This record gives sequence, structure tokens and C-alpha cells, in this order.
Amino acid sequence: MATKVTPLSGFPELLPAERLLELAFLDTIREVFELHGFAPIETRAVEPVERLVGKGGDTDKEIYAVGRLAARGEESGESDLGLHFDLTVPFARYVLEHAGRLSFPFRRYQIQKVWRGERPQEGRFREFTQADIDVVDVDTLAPHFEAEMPLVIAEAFARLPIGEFRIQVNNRRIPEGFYQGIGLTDVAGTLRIVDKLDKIGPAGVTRLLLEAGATAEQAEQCLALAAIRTEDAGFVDRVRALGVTNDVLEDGLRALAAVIDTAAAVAPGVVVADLRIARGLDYYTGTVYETQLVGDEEWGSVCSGGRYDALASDGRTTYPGVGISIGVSRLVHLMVTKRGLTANRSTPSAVLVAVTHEDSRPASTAVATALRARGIACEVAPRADRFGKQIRYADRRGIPYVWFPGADGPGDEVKDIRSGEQVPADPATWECPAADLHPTVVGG
RNA sequence: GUGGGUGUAGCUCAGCAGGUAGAGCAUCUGGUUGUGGUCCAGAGGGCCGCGGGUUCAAGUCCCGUCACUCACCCCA
Repeated sequence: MATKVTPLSGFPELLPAERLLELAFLDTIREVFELHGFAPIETRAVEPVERLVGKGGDTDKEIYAVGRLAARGEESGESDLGLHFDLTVPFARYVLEHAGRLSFPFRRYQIQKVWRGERPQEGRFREFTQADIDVVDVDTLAPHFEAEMPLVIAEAFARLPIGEFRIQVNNRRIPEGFYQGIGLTDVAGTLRIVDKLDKIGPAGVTRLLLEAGATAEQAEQCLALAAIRTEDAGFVDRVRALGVTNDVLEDGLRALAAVIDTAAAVAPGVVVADLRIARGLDYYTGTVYETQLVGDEEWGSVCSGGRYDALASDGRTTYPGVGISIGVSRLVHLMVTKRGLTANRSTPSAVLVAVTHEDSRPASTAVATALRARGIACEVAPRADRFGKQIRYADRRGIPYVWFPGADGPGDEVKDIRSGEQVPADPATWECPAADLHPTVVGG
């Protein structure tokens, strides 16, 4: 039965060359994560719904429910399951479940799909991949981990062909204490409004704040705070100059200054204090991160996270943590569609072994086996077409070399179809140039 | 969930005073009988998203519906 196929909005699928690009990104990310000693884990795709709800604010209603078709309408007694919408909530559950077998502080990385049922848009998907690192400890978490997270990301991003980027850091206690200090009680609501600053500008934010019940002076103070952005701990004096005193505020200033001082010493200019950012899910309690690509800030954040002190608790023991997550799908999608990045071929094959005649296919297969034994990815031509077609088969896929087996015994030759150069070669000794061994990232 | 836009060939799109479906690219074949890319010639390929209505006649007008898309919300 021929059913018309249509794309599913928000569930993107990549072509081979794009997937190879994504894999190249993932390889780099994983390598850097492991260089920093993060241990790999994977959690199941589903969690009991009651564990997911209430953790991510408005994401509650975006959770995908999962159930057996046969369970519909029956009193199954099964607990309701939902697909996880991030990797932090499942990780918190994982820590509680396996605490007895883990060593703390526990540092792990996790690269998996997550699902959110929100309306898709450019660079916003319903199914996407996150690459997440977190550190959790028992009862207390040393503050230096909050400086470490963005530095690991900075190292990974520096190895990716994505250009310049800025990791913006804030501490939620700063706006919280500040807003309280000037008499605003709806901290979350105010944060949400101020967060729109980039989109609607100061006048728009002022208008919304006034509508929310703030005075003109309070709105002005909010904007003054949000305007502060420094590459070092200079933000502390600028906040103090606003004349607001509050213990929570002071606490936040101290914490953020510590993160910025540490980060600035290692990666100056990459990690900046930006007091307007407030994002992240509801469970963040202190430091929060957000990352933008320089020149393409309107794309939104491609990496964010923060510190959470109460996400994982069994009632007796609390496991505070801090983590940060790369939006791999968004990053790759934007690189492909906006910057023209892709892989230089649509298959891993470095060599196409031609088939002279169907009768001699075993000889071609033997060549391929010899090449593979030495780590050279290759495939055998699907048909014993005339050589022009076999070369075209390779050309269409970006395969750089075509191997022509000799008629009888020796006499093999390999052709670089880009240059046209063709030389005698032996499958047991031929060296594929390192640059051609694997697909590489091109474009941009 | 709310509002706007768009649904025609694999892809990008044209067609609209209502009169039995087009272009470019891609694919395939041949020129080129075992060495590609250029060029030339040709071919295949469409319930014009779906359902209903108006009409002698609907890809074209009307209504509905679904999908995609942009914005809001929220977020990687």
C-alpha cells in the first residue's frame, strides 16, 4: 500500500553527509568530555510522568506521554510514562537509584535524544540531541565545579568549526536578591520579562514591567541591572553602584565573581558575566549558563545549564549538582543551513573498488577485504558497468579513489578521481592519504 | 494552546478572466562498445494535500479539514 509520506514537524532527519557532520561534532564533544574525566552513562528514554512534571516549569505540558496501544481505555495499573525532556532530570533519578554504587563527587557525560512537544521553529525541534555534563556530590557541592563546566564547553567549542562564541554566566540569586531589595515580589515573572530584553528592547520591557505592577523606578532599576555585562568581576561594583542592599544579592555576587575570576584566568573573553540571562529550567538555584555564537546571537542559545541544589534528594540525603548541555541538533542544523557546513562526502568510503566483470567480482572483493584490514573504508561497485559509470558512482558520493583490479594477478591501479592521477598500487601496501581516510567537514 | 502564511514532478517553483498540467535542477537512456565531470539529443516521472460546494467545466473561486511554516509561549 502506497501511503503518502510527509515530514513530521519538529522531528528532523539528516541526509548522510549531514549526519556525518553531526557525528564529527559528536566525536569531538565526546573526546573532550572524556579528556576531562567525565564517565559515560545512558538513561532510559522514559521516566514516570510524576518524576518529570513540576521540574521544568512550563515544559510540563510539553511532555510526550508513552503507553502501550493496548492499554488505552483500560485500567492497566501501569504508571504513566513520559519521554524525558532533558538529561538532567533523568540523571538526578539515576543518581538516587544508583547512589550506593557510585563514587562522589560523580562526574558523568550523557549524549542522548530528548523530546519536547513545543511548537517547532527554525532550530527548535521536538526531538533533538543533547550532550550533557554534570557533577553531583553529596550534601554540598564545591563551587569550583561551577567554573569548570563552561571551561569544558569552551574547550569543546574551540575544537569545532563554529567560530567565536560567548558563554554568558549569571547567578539567579543576583536578580532574586536585587528584585527583593527593590520591593518586587514576583521574581520569576520579572525574570521572564527582563529575559525578553533582546527581543523587545528596553521600552518593551519597561512597558511589560509596568503592566505587571512595577513602579517606573523599579523598572528602571531592573533594566540597569540587566544592562551589566563584564568580562571580569567588574560587575560587582557596578551592581553595588545601583544602591540595592540584600543578603541574597550579596551571596550571588560573591558566587558569580568566583566563577568569572576562575574562568577569565583560563579562557579570557569567552566566559562573561551577563546579568540579563536568567534562563534554564525551574530547578536551577544558582549559577546559570547560556551560550551564543558571535554574530548569530538571534539563533538563541546552543548550550546552557546551571546549578541545582535540590533536584536529587531521597528525603534524607541531597545531591546538589551543576551541569551544562550542548544543543547538538540545533548547533548542527544551524551550521548546515546557515553556514553551509557539511561533510565532503556522503559515505565513509574512501575507495570504490571497481568490478571489471561479474566473473571477477571475487577479486574485487578480495581487494576490498585487504584495504579494510588496514583500516581503509571501501566498498565494491554494485555493477560491472563500464568504468565511466563506476567512476561516476564514486564521484556522486564524493568517494575520492577508484581502484581498478588488474586483469590477472598483479597490475592493480588506483585513481584519484579529483586529479585524474592513476598509479599502480598494491592493496596490501597502498597508503590512503590521511586527509582522505575519513570524511571531513567542509564549507562555511 | 493562540494568530498569520503556504500546500502543483524527487527538489526549487511557475500556472489563476475558471477551459483537459509547465520550467529549471536532479534521475535514467543514447551520442561515448571498459576511465566520470563539459556538451548535445531523448525519456520516465503529477488523485495540482484531502473532503465537500459553485459551474457545462475547478490546480485556479467558496467552505471545511489536515499538513507544513512563521510568530507568540517556552526553550538546546
